Amino acid sequence: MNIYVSNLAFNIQDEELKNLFTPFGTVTSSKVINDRETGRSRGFGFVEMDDDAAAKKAIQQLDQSSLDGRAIRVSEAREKPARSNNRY
DNA sequence: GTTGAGCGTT
Repeated sequence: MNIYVSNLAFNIQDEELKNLFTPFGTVTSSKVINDRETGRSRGFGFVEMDDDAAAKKAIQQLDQSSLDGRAIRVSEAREKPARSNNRY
């Protein structure tokens, strides 16, 4: 499941998200979106977990939780248009 | 040494 994490501190990195979601389940991939031009952090990122149940549980546990002094917002990420193994 | 609504560079 793809998880959208926002309201992050500017010093948070992708490894921070991985360390935050790892105890809840297996983190397949974690990435914090930084500014592509300036390279500075944008304050939000995405976390992908193998177990969707653990992901939902992690969302409920980590949403509005205090991280680096700021309450982060965790929710399910939107689905990007993918034409892989999906059937209409 | 800066800032603060949002859904990503593959």
